[in-house]
Amino acid sequence: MPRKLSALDPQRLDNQICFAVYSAAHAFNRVYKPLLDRLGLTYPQYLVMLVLWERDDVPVKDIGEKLFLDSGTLTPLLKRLEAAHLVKRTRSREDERQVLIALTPQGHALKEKARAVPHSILAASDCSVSELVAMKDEIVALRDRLNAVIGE
Amino acid sequence: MPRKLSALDPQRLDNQICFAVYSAAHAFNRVYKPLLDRLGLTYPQYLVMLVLWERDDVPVKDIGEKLFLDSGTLTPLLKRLEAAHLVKRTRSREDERQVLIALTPQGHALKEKARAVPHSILAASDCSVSELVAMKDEIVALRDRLNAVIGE
DNA sequence: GTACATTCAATTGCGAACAATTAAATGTGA
DNA sequence: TCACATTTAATTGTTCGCAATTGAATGTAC
Repeated sequence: MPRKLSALDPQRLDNQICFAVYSAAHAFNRVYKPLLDRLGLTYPQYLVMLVLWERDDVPVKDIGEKLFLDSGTLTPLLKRLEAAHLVKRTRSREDERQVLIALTPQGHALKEKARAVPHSILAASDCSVSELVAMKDEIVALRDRLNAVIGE
Repeated sequence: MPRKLSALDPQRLDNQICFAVYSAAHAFNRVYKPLLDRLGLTYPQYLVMLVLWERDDVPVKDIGEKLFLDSGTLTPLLKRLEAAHLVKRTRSREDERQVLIALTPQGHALKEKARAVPHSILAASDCSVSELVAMKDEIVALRDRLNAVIGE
């Protein structure tokens, strides 16, 4: 294959949208790191807290469905959040298979400390809100099409 | 805050582009998994192979710069590729700090077996090539702006 | 009401990802 | 030359992410 056609070679790293997404996710992670260190959270832990700040006292499964994560990831993560006194884990009385995750007062309070985080990310993105919203919607649509394929 | 303004709440999970990127990366990973299982590769290993298929016999550092990964990730990964007889690791004679990564014949041969992978991903994306290229360019530009902030 | 299947969380094991440190090789300045 | 800084890969330790399995609770069919 001639070199001038490399821009069309689907087997080239730089032509793959998945690598763009993969490397952008890591770049976001690196920007978040210093911000979340101050809150004592990792990025996946921050995602769980975002879910709980919207709605509290939910089973592990609900958190997993929103974040596309399973119990193998969430169980140890939630135990670390419990060890940090941010959440409480209790078996549901109605259905003893479920473990309900509730925020502690410290967990609720952390929401205020985290309020500045999205603005810092927006600044680092160096991009207008409307552009970011448009990109976000495109990426979510792509993600949902990919997830639809997985479920056959 | 009234519920009708939730679409503007920057602290809501669904309003965050980083979660869109994060969850899209995982969705890609799940689509790749069955395809790469047949090649005996994980997705990060596949990325390293893409780099090597473009240019062979390069130091670990070069691979790290292209993939935004450090030696803590690459050293064990490359050892697994070596154990699978896909690459060879040799100290450079000119600069003994460097370890050069070269493809074995099996490593070269795997490129042909991997040729169908990008097409399968394109099909799963359920999207035109031109749309994907446009999205890819936007995401890469965003990633590069984020990485620029990290380097201050 | 007793088999059977399903659901849910936890567990185990493996492969990333990264911070922090170490050690060796190389480069630089006095 | 010698002291010092820089570069490069490897190592250690922690946290994700997921496949596969386990075990307990619940639901369903007969």
